[in-house]
Amino acid sequence: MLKITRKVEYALIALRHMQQSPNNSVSSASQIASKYGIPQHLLAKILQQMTRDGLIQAVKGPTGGYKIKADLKKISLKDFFEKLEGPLGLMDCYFNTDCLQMKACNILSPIQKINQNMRDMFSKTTLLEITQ
Amino acid sequence: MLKITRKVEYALIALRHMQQSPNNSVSSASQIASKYGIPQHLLAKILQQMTRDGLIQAVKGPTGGYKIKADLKKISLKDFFEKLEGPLGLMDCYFNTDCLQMKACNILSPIQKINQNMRDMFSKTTLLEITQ
DNA sequence: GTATATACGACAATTTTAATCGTATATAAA
DNA sequence: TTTATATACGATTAAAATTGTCGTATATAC
Ligand code: FES
Ligand code: FES
Repeated sequence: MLKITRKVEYALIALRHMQQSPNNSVSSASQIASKYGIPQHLLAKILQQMTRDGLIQAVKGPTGGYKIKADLKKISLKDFFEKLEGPLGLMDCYFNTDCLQMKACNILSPIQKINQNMRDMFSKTTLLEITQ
Repeated sequence: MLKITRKVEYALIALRHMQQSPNNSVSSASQIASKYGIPQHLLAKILQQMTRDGLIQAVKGPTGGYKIKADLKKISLKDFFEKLEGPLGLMDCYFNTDCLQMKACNILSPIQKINQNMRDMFSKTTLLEITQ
């Protein structure tokens, strides 16, 4: 539990790779995939999503690839996580309402506090801090 | 991602229930299960584990049940989580070594920092703060 | 034209989590 | 001493989430 997904892991690896790319030149999905041992097609899909999210920019065709588009110091880790995986919360009770199985849940408000702490923590960290 | 498990959720609910039990009288697994809509047998197993962990005390036989044994303000949320679910980490790379698929992982040290932040956060919170 | 790259959706495999089942033991109460 | 209720624990199954694959379309440098 309390794990990040491979998807986020791969996204971070790719971002950091691009960040270190000289002169912000493009890196192709297959270059990155083979360097870090990531399934090529899977990485491609993740990069495509990050493109839609405006984090990176795609260049099509041969010699194409991806490069960083957004200002990473303006994006919090929380926003990044939520772009990739949706709302951040320790439990699902806050997003879907079908947890009424718990007729009288007694831990909702305590968990809310922890939840807020976690969100605060990830809000204070920028993507740049991670990738540089 | 970054979710706690039902197991932990159920454990917290049960602990809080016991905490609120007058005079620290015992509560049976089935009482708690039916009150909060938790699968009985599943809750029982969790309570048994908490008993082995020294968090609560079991009383066998009819009129039996469980009551709190440990001093909850001396137990951090981190210790509690790790008792139930094992070592706490954002990724598995720190515990098992078969992530060498990543021939040249470039995010290990950045992730370590976030990891440490998370561990610190859960270390500073006591179980009592959650259950009371 | 051809090779290489992104784009995208459908599908399958794997792993993890959640829940169930069966049986044994302890003990309070009738 | 019998019975009902409760904990104890391992094996197994079911469900859900994650991870990975495949097929096809489109763009573009050479
Ligand atoms: S409401 Fe979902 S566990 Fe409390
Ligand atoms: S080592 Fe496992 S992802 Fe970097």
